[in-house]
Amino acid sequence: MRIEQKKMEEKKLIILLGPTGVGKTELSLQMAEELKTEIISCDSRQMYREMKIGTAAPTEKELKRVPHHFIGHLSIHDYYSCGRFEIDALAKCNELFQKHDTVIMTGGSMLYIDAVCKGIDDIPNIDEELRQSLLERYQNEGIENIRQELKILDPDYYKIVDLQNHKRIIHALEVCIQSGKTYSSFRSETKKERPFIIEKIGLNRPREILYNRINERVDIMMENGLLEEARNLYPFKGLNALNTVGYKELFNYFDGTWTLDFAIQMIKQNSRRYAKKQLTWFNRDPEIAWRLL
RNA sequence: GGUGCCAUAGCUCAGUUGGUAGAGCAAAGGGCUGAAAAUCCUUGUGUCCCCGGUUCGAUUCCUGGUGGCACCA
Repeated sequence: MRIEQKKMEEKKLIILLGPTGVGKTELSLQMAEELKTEIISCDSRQMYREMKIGTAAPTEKELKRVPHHFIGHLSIHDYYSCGRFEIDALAKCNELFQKHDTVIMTGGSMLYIDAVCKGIDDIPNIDEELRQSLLERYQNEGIENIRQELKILDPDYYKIVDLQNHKRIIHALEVCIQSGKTYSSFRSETKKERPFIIEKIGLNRPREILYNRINERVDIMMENGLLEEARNLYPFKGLNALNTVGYKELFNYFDGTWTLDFAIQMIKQNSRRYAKKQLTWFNRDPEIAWRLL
């Protein structure tokens, strides 16, 4: 017995978003079970299979309740980006809409969510050596040096870029150098249309309760073996994937620069700051329907 | 019990030769289109412990409390 399938333009992607620790995972599971559908994760760190505990990735048990996508599908050694995610996530939506009228996406990676909803400009992938050499120039010669080069190569972007933010400057420079065109020329800043309905639900809690949940969750992660997980990843601490709250602090403990107690305290603090930063980003988005838990 | 020292922002403290105050951290707020759990920017927070006294004026000096710390018993 088959229910009549809706047309693509009537299909719906429900996006459950919100700050870290607010309770997205549990609610997404409940909704997916109710709607008999699947979950697309939109979490830039839960994608790495080596980082399960520290990213509060869904557990084996939870993964059995509902099929998930983009959980642990990468290794920390893989290159990935929000541009790739736009492509991968849209392809996955397309695939899932063949079977389901509604699909749930959940996660807190702001830029990744926007990439799926609005699209992101097509910017060339950067050669690792080029990126590295620019980073070294910044470290050896200072920010003013790379600023001046950007002023020459892309004066339009120079006018609007945050001149204190070396990552922005380096990224623009590497695009200019690699492509031979200005970085500005890649920035269309037009919103792409999607062939399905998008409904964003923002989850939030009173600040104090949210922060308590975050603090408690860090203690639970430690009980669940975060220290051991981080220790195994310590040899790879230079990888971008490991520049992540919960790991970078413990690496300081392994280095001997921080005590374990202090590192745990800092994991809590940085998680709280991350939650606040997420809220700053989401608060700008008028499409979000907020739901206070 | 005695003696000494201390009490100022959420915390650690600085300071005011008497004219109601400022650092660091915490915190709050804001940016941010391929490294985004990254990276960047901004901003304060006050019965200066309490009751009196001296003074035009006390957070500052003085008496007495209260609390903390140290030493002596």
